Amino acid sequence: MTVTLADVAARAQVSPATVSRVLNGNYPVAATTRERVLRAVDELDYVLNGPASALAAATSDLVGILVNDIADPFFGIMASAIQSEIGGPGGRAGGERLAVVCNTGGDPERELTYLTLLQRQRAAAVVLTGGAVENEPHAAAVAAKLRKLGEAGTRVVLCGRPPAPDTRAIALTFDNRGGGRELTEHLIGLGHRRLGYIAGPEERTTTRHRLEGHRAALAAAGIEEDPRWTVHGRYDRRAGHEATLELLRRDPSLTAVVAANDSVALGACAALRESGLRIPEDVSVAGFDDLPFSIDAVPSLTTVRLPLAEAGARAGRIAMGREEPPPGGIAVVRGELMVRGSSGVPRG
Amino acid sequence: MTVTLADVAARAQVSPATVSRVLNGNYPVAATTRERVLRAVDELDYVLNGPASALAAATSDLVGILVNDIADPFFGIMASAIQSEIGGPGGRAGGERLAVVCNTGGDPERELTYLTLLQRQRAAAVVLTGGAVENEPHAAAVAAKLRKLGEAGTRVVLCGRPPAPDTRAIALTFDNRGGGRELTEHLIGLGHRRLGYIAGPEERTTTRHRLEGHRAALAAAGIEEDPRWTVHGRYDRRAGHEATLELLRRDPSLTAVVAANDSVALGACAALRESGLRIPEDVSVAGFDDLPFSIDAVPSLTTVRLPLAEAGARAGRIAMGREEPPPGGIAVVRGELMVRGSSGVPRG
DNA sequence: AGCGTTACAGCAAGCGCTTTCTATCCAAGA
DNA sequence: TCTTGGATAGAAAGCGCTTGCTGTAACGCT
Repeated sequence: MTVTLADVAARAQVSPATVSRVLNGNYPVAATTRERVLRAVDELDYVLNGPASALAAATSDLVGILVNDIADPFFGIMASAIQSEIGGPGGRAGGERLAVVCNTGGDPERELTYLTLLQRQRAAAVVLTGGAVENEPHAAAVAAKLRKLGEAGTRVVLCGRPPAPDTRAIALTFDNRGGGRELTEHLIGLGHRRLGYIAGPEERTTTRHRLEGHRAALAAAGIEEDPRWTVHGRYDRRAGHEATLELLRRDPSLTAVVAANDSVALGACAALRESGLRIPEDVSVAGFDDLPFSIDAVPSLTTVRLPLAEAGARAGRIAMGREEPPPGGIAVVRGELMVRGSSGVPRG
Repeated sequence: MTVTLADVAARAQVSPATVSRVLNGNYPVAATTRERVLRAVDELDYVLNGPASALAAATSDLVGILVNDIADPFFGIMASAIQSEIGGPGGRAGGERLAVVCNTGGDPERELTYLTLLQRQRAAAVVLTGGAVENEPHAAAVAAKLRKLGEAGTRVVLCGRPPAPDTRAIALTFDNRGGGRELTEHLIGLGHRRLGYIAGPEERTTTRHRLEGHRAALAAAGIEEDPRWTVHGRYDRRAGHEATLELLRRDPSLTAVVAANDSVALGACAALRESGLRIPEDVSVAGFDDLPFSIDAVPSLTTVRLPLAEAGARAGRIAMGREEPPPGGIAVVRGELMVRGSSGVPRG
């Protein structure tokens, strides 16, 4: 039925071992023999049995990429960059590897399950992107899993995620706190004193860090924060829309709205506009990430650019062992403040 | 070193066969025995060896999802929907399956290579999303691959892609032609007579179909198309930006610009605005797909909504054999015209 | 000419699991 | 009481490939 290595060997009049070596190319095989084998492979339309090789060689060419939400360009961009370096087909890396993008949907359970599945497949490497969930038992479970993976020889890289202590995981962390702080400082510098903040889901490192940066800026400027000024929501436009309406209801005198990310900011803009408020004349808006569409917003969005593609590419290279991990296994990737049209001097 | 089935068996004082049966749960095992095995699994922290089971059982639980560009929400949304139905962790489907998202980057080579890789892994199913490349040799190669996959028992589903004749592939095709036509008819109905069209990359079915729909509408209205009115480019905002500038240069009298998709339309809006033109007073703009950000554009984008998530979910269910394929193996998914602020009556 | 080398090619032993077939035990029917 | 059969558990034969080790020519050296 299905063509096996043995069939190819028979056809090429060589031993299965030789066929295997031709296909894997890490053992000297005479040119003429190789040719004969290759011809047989072609004629029989032979395709290697992945599981069988993985089993025999005790290694696989799967690389897992965990993302919170694959429909969100934030992750899409990172995944794309990682994948291009994994050297899947087209990448310059020799061995063809299958990059597996796993969508956790931000659910801790699924994250863990995917990790187990990857472990089961004996993945060559795993890259976890995006913020982690801040929930002690879960964090411990993930750390344990990562440790296991590391011990089993799977390279683990965290991209845009805080370091995981006691694991061999390499971490490329985004400086969310610093970015958040810089952003709010910019707004304060423009004269804003009453700033609403639309945070992401609670229990997320990303959410917390950005918010902490924001608060640090307020504190540094001697602005006392009103608890009504912070609203939590998901990382999408809809949440931004609703949260903004809520913010406006709580305190109509706000002159700026800082959003957890660009999508949220977009929703905020829509809500403000619907409320008859002009941006930035009446209310300034700021986002985070600088996704491609942010520059096309009207007015274009003031935000913090995160080098998603660069970080992803680097994570990918490290995962493939093609780049030295940063000293200490941890590198902080900084964001860059992008001042654009959505932020301005507050009215009156 | 690594814990194997045999280790668990030894610890639970049963045979490996029994452990396997407990883990796969398709054979009667006494409750007490099962419990004992499960405890051993837990104590030893045992994780099944995926490749080994796949080899022994001659099946795998991998499901491949091919996308053109994972950083593009168009694909992200579909992939997300497909994945949720694949029943990866969290899905209600029993067996835990690993959904593999493969990023072809729109490159025919890579598409083929990924298909081979998936074939090599003996994937349980494969879903190909997005338009196909219109290049005879390549199309034939893909069709051959799909046929092979089908014969090997892999379920193949095309989502948002034209049918592949002579294969067992189930196709959920988007009615790009109809949508394109409806969109342009809307514009013509508003009074537009000189419409620029920013098409996607050449040699793509999606590109051609949308363009054909556009032209059909023009023809039906008796409008003779000026060849200068069409420009090709990639499916991103940058291409839209550049193409619009080019269009304006070629014919400043255009009153509408129809874009290949929403991202392109966003770029077009930016270019128009930079050129001092108001939307829709001076020039109307229309997109395609209705991605989430389209409604937040200013003005919000007139576009054709494609039920990406629904189609993806359906494709996923069909791939898992949880839903009957459409009669004839082909279903056409229609888009819905969304008239919004970016289209209006032409000036003068 | 004799012998150590080098360069290939083949043998065969697994890799860790699934599954068919067989053995065993015990309750129930004759 | 003996038989029959249902319910479990085990033995063992692979699944298709990789790889360490073992040949075996052909080559070059002294």
